[in-house]
Amino acid sequence: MDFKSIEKKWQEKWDREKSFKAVDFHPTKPKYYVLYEFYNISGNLHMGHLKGTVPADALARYKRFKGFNVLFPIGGDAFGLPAENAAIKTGIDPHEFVANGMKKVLDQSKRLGLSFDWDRTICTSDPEYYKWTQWIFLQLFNHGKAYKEKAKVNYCPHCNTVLSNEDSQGGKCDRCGNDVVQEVRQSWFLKMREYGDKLLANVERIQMAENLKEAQRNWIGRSEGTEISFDIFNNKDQKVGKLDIYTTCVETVYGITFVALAPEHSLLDKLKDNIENWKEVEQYRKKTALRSEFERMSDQKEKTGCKVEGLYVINPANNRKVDLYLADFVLVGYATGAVMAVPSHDQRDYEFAQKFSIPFIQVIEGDTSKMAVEKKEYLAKNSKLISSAEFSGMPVKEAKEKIADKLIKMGVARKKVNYKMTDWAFNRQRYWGEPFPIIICPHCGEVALSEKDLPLVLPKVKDYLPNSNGDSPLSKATEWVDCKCPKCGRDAKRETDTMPNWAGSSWYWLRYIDPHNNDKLADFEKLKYWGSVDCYTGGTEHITRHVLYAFFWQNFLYEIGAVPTRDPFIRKMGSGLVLDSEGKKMSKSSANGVSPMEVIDKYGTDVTRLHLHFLGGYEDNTPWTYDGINGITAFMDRVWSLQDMIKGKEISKEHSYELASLNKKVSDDYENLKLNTAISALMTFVKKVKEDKFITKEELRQFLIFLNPLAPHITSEIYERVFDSQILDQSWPTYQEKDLVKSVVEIVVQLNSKIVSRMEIFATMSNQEILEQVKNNQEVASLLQGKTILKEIVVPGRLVNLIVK
RNA sequence: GCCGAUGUGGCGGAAUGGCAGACGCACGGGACUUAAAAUCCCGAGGUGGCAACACCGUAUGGGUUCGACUCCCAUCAUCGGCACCA
Repeated sequence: MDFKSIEKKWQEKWDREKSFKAVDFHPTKPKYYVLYEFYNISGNLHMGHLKGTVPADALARYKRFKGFNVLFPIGGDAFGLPAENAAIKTGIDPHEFVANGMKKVLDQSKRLGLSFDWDRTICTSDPEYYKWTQWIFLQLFNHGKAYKEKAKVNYCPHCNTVLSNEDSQGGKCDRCGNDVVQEVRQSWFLKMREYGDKLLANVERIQMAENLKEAQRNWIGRSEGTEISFDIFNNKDQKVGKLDIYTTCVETVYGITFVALAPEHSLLDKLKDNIENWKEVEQYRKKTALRSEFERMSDQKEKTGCKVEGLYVINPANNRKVDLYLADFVLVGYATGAVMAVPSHDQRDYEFAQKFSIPFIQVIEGDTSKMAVEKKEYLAKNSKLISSAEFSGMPVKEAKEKIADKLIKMGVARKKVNYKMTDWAFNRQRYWGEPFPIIICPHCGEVALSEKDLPLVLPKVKDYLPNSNGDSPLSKATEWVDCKCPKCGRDAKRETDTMPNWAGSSWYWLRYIDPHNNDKLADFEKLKYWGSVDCYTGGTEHITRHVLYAFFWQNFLYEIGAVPTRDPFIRKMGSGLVLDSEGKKMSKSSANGVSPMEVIDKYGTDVTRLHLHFLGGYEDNTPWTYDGINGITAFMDRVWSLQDMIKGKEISKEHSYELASLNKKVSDDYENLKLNTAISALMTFVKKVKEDKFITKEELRQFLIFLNPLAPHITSEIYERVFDSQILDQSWPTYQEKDLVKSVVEIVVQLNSKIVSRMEIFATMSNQEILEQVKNNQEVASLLQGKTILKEIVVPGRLVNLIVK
C-alpha cells in the first residue's frame, strides 16, 4: 500500500474542496474555536510545530465530528528579525522573504495534513492586516494609553534597538542573546502597568497549568503595601522637601535606621544645593550608571552605597532623625525608588547597615544576631513587636494594620498597590515592523493620523541598517518621513521607529474571525458569534510576553467597545518541547534537529503524527527518537488490513464493550490533547480485533472515525474504499451507557487487604449478592473458617476486601 | 533565596484512593524461510525457587486509610519561572 500517494490524494482533495471552512453564524451548529500560535515566518517548520499543531488539529477534527462549527485558522507572524536579518545579510526584500516564507510554511502545513481554514489565512506584515494593528495603536494613543517619554529603557547594542522588559528577561536580548544595557531614550510606552489587576483577573479565569499561571503572576508582581511620606530637612533643620516611600512591611516602621535612595533618584538634583558631599554623590551616581540594572541585580554579594551629607528625613511614626544614603540595590524603576531600611528585619538592609556601620533597632522578636528576622519568618510565627511605642507586645498581624491605620489617620500614609511589571516599551529601531501612525510636529508634538489615512504603508527601502546616530532605518527614507502636520499644516516628520514584532500577535485571533473586513478590525456580530478562543495551543516560552500582551490588548479593546469579551482565550494549553539527542530544545537552529519533512518523506504523515505524539504527553517535553516508529508503522499496516477481516454488519456482542469504552476514552483524550493514551487505546482495540479474527462493518466504521483525528489520510482512504462515502461527512458515533459496562467482570477477593482469589461476577449484582457469592466460594470459605469478619468492603466491579480476625 | 511542576522497569511512558508497570520500543524464545528481513505466536519489574509460590518494589523517611504511585508532613533530586521588588 502506498501511503505517499494516498496522503497526496487526500491533501489535494481537502484543499480543492475547502473541506475545513468555518461558517460564520452557522444556523444549527455550536461554534468551537481552536487556535494554534501562528507561525513565525523564518524558515521551515520544525518538530516543535508538530508538537503543537497536531493535537490542535486532532481536537478540531474531533469537534467537527461532534457537530461543532469549528474555526481552526492559521497565519504568519512576519514582522521582526528573521526577515530583517535576511534583508541585511542577503539584500532580499523582506516583503519577498515573507511571501516565500509564508508559502513554504503553508505548503508544509498541508503536508502535515492540518485541517486549517485556508481562506482565513493572515499575515501580520500585510498592509490589510497591519492597518488594524495601527488602528489599535491609534485607539491606545487617543485614549491616553500610549505615550512618548524620555526614559530609561533596555537597549540591545548588538541589534541597535530598544527592547521591552519582556524582551530582556535575565538581562539578555531575546533575539541575539547578548547583554542588554539601559539607556535613557525617547521611547513609546503602553500603559500596561495600569492593567495589572485586570491581567491578574485574566490569569485567574483562564484554564491553564498552574506553573504557567504562577509564572505570569510572578511577572506581574503585584504587592500590597503602604506608601509613607517622609519630610526632608537640611542641616539647618529647615524642611526642604518630601520623600514618598513604599513598604510592604509597615510593621517595622519603628525600626528604620536609614533611608536608601536609588542613585538615579530625581530628588538629589532638586536638593543639590543642600547636599554637602555633592562631589562624592555625583561620583557614586556615575559609577552605578556604568553598570546596568541587570548587573546591579545579579551582583548581590557586595553592597555599595554613599551617604548623602547635609540631608536627613524624619520618621513620621516616632519623629526620629534618619540618615539618607544612596544604594544601588534600590531600583529607580520600582515603586518610588526609595526604601525605608530596617536592618534588623531585612537581609539587604542588614548587610548594608553592617558595611556602613549603621545602627540596628530590632522591633520584632527573634534572633537577629546573625541575620535579619525577615517578613516570612515573623509573619509565620505571628511574633510580637518590641520597642514600637504603643504597639509593643502586639502580634505582627494585628500591628501591621494598626500601624498603617495610625499613619493614614495622621495623613502621612496611604494604602498602595505596586507591580513589578512595567509599562510596555513599544518602539524598535527597525525597518521591518509596523510604522507608527504618528507624525512628530515641531509645533504640535505627537499628532495621530486620522483613521482614514490607515494603513500607513511601510515604504520600500534599499538600506535596512539603522542610522549611525542610532535612528531607525526608516529615518533614511526622507521622502516618506517628511510630511505636513495634520493639525497645523506645517512641515513635520513621521515617527521613524516601528512597533515591536509582538504588536501583530497581540490581537491576531480576532482578525481570523473576519480577516477581510476593510471597515473594522472585525465585525462585532461575528466577534460575538465566535467569542473567546476555546482552546489555544502553542509553546510556553511566550507565556509572560505574548499571552500577557494579548490579555492587555483584549481588555483595552473591550473597554473601548471594539470586542465583546475581556478574555481572549478560555483555555491555554502549553505544549512541551521536542528535545534532541542532547536533551536540548529541538528547533530549526538546533544542530541535532530532525526535520519533520524528512520523517514524513520516509514514513508518511500519519505515521509521523502518531509517532511523535505516542512518545509523550502534550505538556511534557518529548525526547525525539526514531526508536519505536516501526511499531507505529506496523500498527498502521494492521489498521489497513482490517479491511480484509470484515465479518458481519452491526456491532458484535464480542466488541460492544470495547468499542464503547474506546469511544469514551478517545473522546476524553482528544478534548484534553492526550494523544499518547488515545493512541494506546486504539492499539488495544486493534489487538483485540486481531485476536478475535474479525471486525464487523459498523465496528470498522466507528474505529476509523475514532482514529481519523490522528491519522486523517489513511482513515479517509479506507473509509472511502469500504463504505463508498466520505468520512468527513460522518458524525461521531454514540454509545449507550450500558455498553460501557461489561456483563461479566473479574473481581479480586482480598482478605485483610491481601489478594487471595479472583472470581467472575455479573456486573448487575448488588453488593449483597457479590458478598454472598464471595463467601460461598469454596476457596474463600475455607480461608474464612474459624475467623470472624469484622468489616466487608465492596468496590463494585473491582474488589471485595474482607477484614477478618 | 522565593514560587511552581515533576520523580514509576533497560528505554518512551500508563494507572476516578482499589490487581502498579497499560500501550509501545529494545530484548529473549518459537513458527514461517535454504537463509535473512518482514510477519505471526509466546515470555519478561527485582530477588529466591525446577515449580506452584514467597518476599521486595512507584526518589527517601514518616503519617492517614481496610487499602496509597495517587492524599498529608518532612527531606532529596531534576526541570521551569522570578529574583537586592522595598
